[in-house]
Amino acid sequence: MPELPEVETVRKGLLHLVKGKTIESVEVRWPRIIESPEIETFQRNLVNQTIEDVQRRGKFLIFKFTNFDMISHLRMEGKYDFDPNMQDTLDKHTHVIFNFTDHSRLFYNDVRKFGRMVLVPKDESSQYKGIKQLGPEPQPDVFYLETFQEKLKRSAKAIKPLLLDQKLVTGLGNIYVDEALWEAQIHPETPASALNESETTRLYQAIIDVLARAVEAGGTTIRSYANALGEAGTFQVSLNAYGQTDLPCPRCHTPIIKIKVAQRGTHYCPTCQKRKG
DNA sequence: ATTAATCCCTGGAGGC
DNA sequence: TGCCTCCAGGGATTAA
Repeated sequence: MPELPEVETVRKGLLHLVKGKTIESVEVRWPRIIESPEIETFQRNLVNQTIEDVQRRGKFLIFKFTNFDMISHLRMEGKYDFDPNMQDTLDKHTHVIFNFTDHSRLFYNDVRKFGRMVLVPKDESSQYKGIKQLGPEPQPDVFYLETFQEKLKRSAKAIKPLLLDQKLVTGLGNIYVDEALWEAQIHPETPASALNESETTRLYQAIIDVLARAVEAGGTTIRSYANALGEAGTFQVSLNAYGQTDLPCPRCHTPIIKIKVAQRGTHYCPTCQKRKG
């Protein structure tokens, strides 16, 4: 499940492979992947467009074309595969194919079909609703402790779902939110407003640190897929809570337990992460 | 306004 | 072996 570190890893891989490539044609095999504009417009607008850059905002990839921005969200299982010279074969999960003028291709594969793409005029990706509503990137130069604490103070919502909705800070998904809460020693169901200053400070630092370390490791690989960009990450060996059910907490050796919080599987240490509020 | 539930999707795992 | 149910979950949408 790509979260910020995995999307960043995909971005770097894609940039290296497709920068400078020009689109000859686009095939769409599962129309719902294209959120807007209409499929025919999406395809027609991309012809003769050159990829100048591949950027990222939160978990969204942004392909910078000559005259358009293409926003792509991988959701759960979306991935890009690059085929340098017409060697690879499509499978039933290949939903969009970008054919380049040099006869290389980029496949968008997505088992669950949750991923979405949007094409907007050049430099207007920041106006796209899904991106416009995002909170800051999890870096200290744009994500401020005081603002974070003020917002937490004003919400009665449980801390985990609050961190998942991308408005306070963007980039956390189910894996890294469990990791950040473990690191900060906070119970995932704690009402945000019940956290004291010491806890919110630890949480702020944990969010920044966990995501930075995961980016450094190239993300987390839960399942491996051959030839899939961004699937070579090694952060899975550093997980302390996520997916560690019944294994000893690395800090206190109490078995990690798993519960449901806001419909999400949630892993935490019942000793280190005491419930409060 | 905020917060919770529902939906989109498929494959893999486990029960019987 | 085969059929069934459950589970994985990001974010848009709908409901309360």
